[in-house]
Amino acid sequence: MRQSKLFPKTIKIAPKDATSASHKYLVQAGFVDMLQAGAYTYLPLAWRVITNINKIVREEMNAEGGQELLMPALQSRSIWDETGRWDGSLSDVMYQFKDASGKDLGLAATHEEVVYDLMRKFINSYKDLPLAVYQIQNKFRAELRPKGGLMRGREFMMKDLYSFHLTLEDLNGYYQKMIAAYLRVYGRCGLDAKVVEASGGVFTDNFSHEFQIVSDAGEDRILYCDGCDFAQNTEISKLKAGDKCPKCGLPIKEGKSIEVGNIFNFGEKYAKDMNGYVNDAQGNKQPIWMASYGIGISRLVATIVEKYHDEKGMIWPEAVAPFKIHLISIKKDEAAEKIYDQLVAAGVEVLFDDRDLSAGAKFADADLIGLPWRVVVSEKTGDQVEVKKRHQTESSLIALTELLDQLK
RNA sequence: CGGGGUGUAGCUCAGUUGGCUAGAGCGCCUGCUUUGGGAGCAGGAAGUCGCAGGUUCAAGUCCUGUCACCCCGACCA
Repeated sequence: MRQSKLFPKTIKIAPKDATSASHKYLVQAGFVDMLQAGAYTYLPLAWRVITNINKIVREEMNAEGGQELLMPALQSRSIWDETGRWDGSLSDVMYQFKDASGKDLGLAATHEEVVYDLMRKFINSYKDLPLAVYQIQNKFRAELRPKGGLMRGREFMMKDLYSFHLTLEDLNGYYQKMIAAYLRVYGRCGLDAKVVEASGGVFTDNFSHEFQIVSDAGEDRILYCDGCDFAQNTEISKLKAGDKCPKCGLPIKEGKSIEVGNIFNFGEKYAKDMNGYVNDAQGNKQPIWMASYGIGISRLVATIVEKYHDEKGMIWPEAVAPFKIHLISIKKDEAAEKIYDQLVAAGVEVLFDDRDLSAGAKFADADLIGLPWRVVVSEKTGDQVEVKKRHQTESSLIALTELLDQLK
């Protein structure tokens, strides 16, 4: 990709309303644009990040047998009346309105009702279980006050997986597998997630598990232990900072954190509310058990920036970076064009700053956008290229072939 | 929804007790010179002052209403 063609340009002056690093840099570097409070366009650079994250998510969900599909975001009231959530717990969260004929419609805040409707239609035998389906789609929630750019929006991207089981034991086994899969997703995105016990919120009376990234930019508070994997949301915890960890005895810590995922065991609730039953091998009627598992994809983008940035801009982990290399030519010259062609031919994702700007302006943009590798070509570099990783301060002169080896 | 704040050029903002043709920096366009950390000079384009009423000889400025955005709170898969 030639930066002279990249839409849009970076902005020199940081947006005045941005208070968090992720909001500021994502707007300034041209990754996102706010249409209205809580609703953002993902511009080409952000979309490339999201595509990379989604690839990781799909690989890990598929590895646990998840099958991807896509359900409607526009839903009629009737499906929600079966569980009572239209007038009940979701009435304040869901966008609800009438169409021209007066019919009640809502925009999906979640998809349990719709996915369970699918299951009762198509699952007729215990032999069809277990089953897991997922989608990556925008969710709509009537947040009273969106904030932090992508951190809390009214329309945001979510991966939601739903699993269906013949028994609670089977559900619990899958639930544990999905916790492991989630930790792999976050790990591949460069994040160290904690599995946190939390309340079920408006979605279930049971406890749920949240995936939290410790960060001062977070809105949640959790208690956690550095000695083991114990962690609880302060909403439900009876402990406080400094108390002994109930698992290993070390003093526990308290900190702000960003919730990047949440999983729920709904048990038999939906079987009862929406009449979802199958016959088992003995011919006895059994409920279809359900659990759901969500990852906030767009919030994950913001979280990665919160974790990986400095005073000059973002520092993208390689697995999710919009491009791998930022190639910079100090002056327009043939040498840089050739190297660009060679990198493209080698299959490397490269953003080539071919613009007619000063070196300083290009370096500043490279630091802001934060691609993992910066490669400079100039009169000084001769037959070689100057390579610097974004988080490093020292650069080195190496041959292009050596760079290609390092990238493997 | 309560409290606080802000709406003036693409962005960040200035604009006095109401006054004449509404400004700056950055960005953008043209030309020349530049090119290793956000270059210089010259010229240029760009605004229903958020919107709607009102007061006034005269409104960016005063009044009323309204909309949007931000911050704190409440809320929050």
